[in-house]
Amino acid sequence: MKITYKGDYALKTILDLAGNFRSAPVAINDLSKRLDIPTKFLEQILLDLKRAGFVESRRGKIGGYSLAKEPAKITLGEVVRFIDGPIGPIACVDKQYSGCHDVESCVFRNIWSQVGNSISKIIDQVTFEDLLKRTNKANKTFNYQI
Amino acid sequence: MKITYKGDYALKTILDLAGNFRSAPVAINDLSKRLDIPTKFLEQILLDLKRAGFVESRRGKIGGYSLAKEPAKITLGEVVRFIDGPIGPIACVDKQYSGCHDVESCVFRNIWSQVGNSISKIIDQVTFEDLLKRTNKANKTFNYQI
DNA sequence: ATAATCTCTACTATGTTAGTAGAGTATACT
DNA sequence: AGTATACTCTACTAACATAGTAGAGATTAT
Repeated sequence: MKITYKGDYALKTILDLAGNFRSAPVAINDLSKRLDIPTKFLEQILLDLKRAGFVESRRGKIGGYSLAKEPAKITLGEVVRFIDGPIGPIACVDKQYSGCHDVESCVFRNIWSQVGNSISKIIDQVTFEDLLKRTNKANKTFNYQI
Repeated sequence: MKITYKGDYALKTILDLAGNFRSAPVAINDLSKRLDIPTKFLEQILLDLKRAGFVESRRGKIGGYSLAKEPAKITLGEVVRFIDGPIGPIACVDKQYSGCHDVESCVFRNIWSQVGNSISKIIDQVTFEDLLKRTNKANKTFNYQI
């Protein structure tokens, strides 16, 4: 697993929208400034997230993006997998890998599988509501109260 | 963490050499054929592994490579880190990451840290002797008996 | 109308990966 | 000595992924 900038940006964006759940939609521009993400890049990311059903949008003057589900119903794992692909540390765990003629008997495959499972165990349990709670100490850019 | 082909090849090579520990050195060509790794690529990998002290070499007619330490004294984690770099899923866990102005208070960083630790827990515990044992069922390309 | 905002496709610069190429050096054996 | 065998080292390259940029188009509130 490797978290790319795109993945990192996606997570931060969703967390922000989670904090503004049930409020007015947030404009790309606001998100871009607040989170320090290049606007045009963020546009693309948000479109992807929309197609995946994580967020919804509204066009026009008071348009913007908002979370499509409750923060408690989105896990870190879902988003990471969607943006950055499978969790396993090596392709052979997930799909065909040209370096392995003999995937079945490979001792390493077993290890990478364990690694994948142990990562999943963490990121599939954490929801954006959990993350929101952890952030809500001094930080008050959020409107949404859990 | 992402295991590249280079990393995958390095691990398979070391496992092979572990199976031939305390025997005659193995020629790159033999390793290359046996493990189905491009010869010239393997040359480079072996040089790297040599510089790191995992293997040692002997030139000339009966030359080749052999493991520099006992299989029980080399962990999977050491080799992976050396070839493919740090274990963490995102750069911010290990070093400066331009996407994070505020690394300290980042809720995600904490998660990635957990993920990194849980990966380490697995791969730093497994030695090449362990792997050898798991392979030694029907497979007998190995001379070294544990 | 028009200003603000999302939508969509295409393009590009940079870096990484997975090699290839070729000349050089050491050693065993005859 | 000479030669075959095998490691050593540096440089080059093709393909792909990442992290953006650019610009024209479609909606909506006022």
